[in-house]
Amino acid sequence: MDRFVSTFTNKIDAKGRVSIPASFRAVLERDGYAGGIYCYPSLDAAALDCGGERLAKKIDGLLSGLPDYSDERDELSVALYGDVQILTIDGDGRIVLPESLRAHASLDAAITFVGLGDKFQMWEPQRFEKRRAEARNKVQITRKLFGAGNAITGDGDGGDGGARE
Amino acid sequence: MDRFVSTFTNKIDAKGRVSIPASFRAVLERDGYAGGIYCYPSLDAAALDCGGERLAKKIDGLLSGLPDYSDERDELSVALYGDVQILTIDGDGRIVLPESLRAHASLDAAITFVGLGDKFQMWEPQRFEKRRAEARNKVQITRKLFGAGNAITGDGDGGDGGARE
DNA sequence: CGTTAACCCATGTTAACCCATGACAGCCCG
DNA sequence: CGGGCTGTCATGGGTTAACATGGGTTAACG
Repeated sequence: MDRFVSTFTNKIDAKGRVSIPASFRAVLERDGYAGGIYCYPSLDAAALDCGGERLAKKIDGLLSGLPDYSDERDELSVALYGDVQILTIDGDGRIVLPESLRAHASLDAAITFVGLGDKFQMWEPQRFEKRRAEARNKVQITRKLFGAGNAITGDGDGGDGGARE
Repeated sequence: MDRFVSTFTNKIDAKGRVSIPASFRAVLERDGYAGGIYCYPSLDAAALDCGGERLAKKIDGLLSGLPDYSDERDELSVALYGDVQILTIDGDGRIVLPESLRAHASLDAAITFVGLGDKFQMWEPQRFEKRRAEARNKVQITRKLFGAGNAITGDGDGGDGGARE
């Protein structure tokens, strides 16, 4: 396993701690784990984006495309790095979220961890349910645009001609 | 054998475990088995889609075309990765289905495994029977359109069906 | 000196692991 | 040609380890 996959919902305890799903921790370790995870408010959603070294490198990659000292670069740097927090994972695989991050995603009682391959997100469980439904809808539509669904499921096994549903 | 073929129906035991048909397991092993199978709700049916590494790569392939940090990518990621579960196969070739997946396909007492080449599906047995009947119907019609019935099978008794189970 | 955060230990639940049984099919040998 | 034998496979159950969660304790910092 080398990518974040699947969703898990864990509780926030009285001290504000949450367990990171064990399988995510496993991914982080393979990812050059350096004692903590990178976490910042998603730019376009009420959620938090998190990841390990690979994610950090990706952010660097985005910036490296822009000229030094350009306004764009400065702005993007601030947007990307400015709100990044490094959350340390304790011996039991738990983290504590600073107030500012909690607020952005309206996290209080529980958190839904959503694997997205290279990174994962933290959502307030109910919000995520909504988001997931929307995403599914969109994929349905996208699929139709591709035609017949072959493009997405890619199986092309021909099972398609009536095999499904 | 490197494709999932044929259908099998196995029971879910008291602990929620089901045996994966031995022949499917054999395919998974040739497929770069990494300790578990990828499984997610079918987008267009009350069934679950499952596969091994090959299936996972296909999902990656879809996303790799999209730019990082785009809205599209996030949406698609949520739909594709967010719903995926990794089911670990125990030493006896069995898996346990999480409640969320069971619910999507109304699985409770038994599961019908349906080979579709690159992947396979899990169905509630009765639902699948119904779907299969419909599929047969469609094939009949197609055959008539081709006018192939006699030319090909000769005896034409729909040799297709009876053989299994 | 008080507050916060890191660390350590305890617990229940769930899933992984291990072994036993019974059906069944293929095979060998009489 | 038929009967017994053996290996594969689905299934059931017991045992253990992993993990999420809760709470206490100590160390750091203002």
